[in-house]
Amino acid sequence: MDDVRWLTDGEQEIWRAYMTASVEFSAYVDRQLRRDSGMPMAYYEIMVRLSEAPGRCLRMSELADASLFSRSRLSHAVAALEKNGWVHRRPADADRRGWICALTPAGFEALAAAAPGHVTAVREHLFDVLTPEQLDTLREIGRAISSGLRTECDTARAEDAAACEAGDAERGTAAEEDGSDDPRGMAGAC
Amino acid sequence: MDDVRWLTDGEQEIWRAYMTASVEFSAYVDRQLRRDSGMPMAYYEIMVRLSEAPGRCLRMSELADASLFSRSRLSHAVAALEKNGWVHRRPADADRRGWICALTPAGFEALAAAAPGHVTAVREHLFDVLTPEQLDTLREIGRAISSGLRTECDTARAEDAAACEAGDAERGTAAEEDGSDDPRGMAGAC
DNA sequence: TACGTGTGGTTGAACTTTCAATACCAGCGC
DNA sequence: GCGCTGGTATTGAAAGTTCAACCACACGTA
Repeated sequence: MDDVRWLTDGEQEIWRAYMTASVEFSAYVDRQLRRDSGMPMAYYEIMVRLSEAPGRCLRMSELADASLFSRSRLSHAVAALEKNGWVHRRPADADRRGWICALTPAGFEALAAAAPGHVTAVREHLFDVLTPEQLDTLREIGRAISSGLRTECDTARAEDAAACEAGDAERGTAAEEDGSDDPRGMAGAC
Repeated sequence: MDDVRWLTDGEQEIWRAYMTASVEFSAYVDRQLRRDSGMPMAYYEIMVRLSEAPGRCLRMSELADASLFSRSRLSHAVAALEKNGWVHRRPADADRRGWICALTPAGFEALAAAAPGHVTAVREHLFDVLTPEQLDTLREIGRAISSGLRTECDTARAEDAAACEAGDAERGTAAEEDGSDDPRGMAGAC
């Protein structure tokens, strides 16, 4: 019970610095998106993932994994996006349990309109304030934390995740056309 | 309009690594707290701040600043904490606009019970997976981002924040006694 | 073919957060 | 004192998230 390895003062300092920055930064970015584009960051995230996918559409479960959403959260979020006309659901043709979520032209436009402000916010408050070395380290830190979370009890999950790689079927019915100029979806938009 | 400095592929990689880790990590920590202690991380955060304050109490506005909550969010959260009996509000005696929020003995106990699991989660998934050099850099990264966010339009705020340092009045009516053993509140508990 | 199990996805209720509006009080100028 | 301006805190409604069922279908097995 009392063999807890409490944080030292130095660790405490690191922890607070990290948490504070992380909370402040994401609050800033989220407010920027809500204010300037009327969408929370979570929706932006979903639409970016869709925009990068072949045909600008993904199965719900793939979209959930890509955007780190729980299935339930994604269902609700997609329902809201659909109400906005930014996204559209249709049944998957190979597996009758599944649904394909596709970005609509209006959704792509909304995303394209939101991206410049968002990217600018990220650049100014993340990339411009850190040195190249710090940025390198940040990438490594991110990787280390993420991979650390995929161990332990989750080991089981990690194991059968290895056997995974299918799922690229269906999706053929490509999203509605859209005379857009960006050949790679909205990649680069964060 | 098109002078947006889009992210390069390398920057994209850094951004994704950071965001992924940040989201996964905080989701993990939050779920750990909810599952094992029945409180969201936000509540834990509030109670830690209170536990560290002299007399284990703070004015609502000070608490909001300390925990990075908006005032409205804090009002709602404290209302919930109060319903749980973990916290208690009384009017500030010097300034009749203000309210003092105090940690109750039950609140302190709940915090003390939650801390070991939380600290362990943080240690195992943050401190144990990073090298000392990475941790040093993480602290600097945090500081750089936070201070970068306190410039620009917020410059005004930063200015009058300098003139601030009062606010240590009232608070005398110290929180209910509590035969606890930890002399420094719950500092070290993250 | 029928059954049991597991996956994909949705739903409703409870909870949390945001946003805008409100009430209340302090401090200042007159 | 009186009105003004600004700070402190709360409120209610709307939006978003979590949690625990739940339904429908796929797949393996008998």
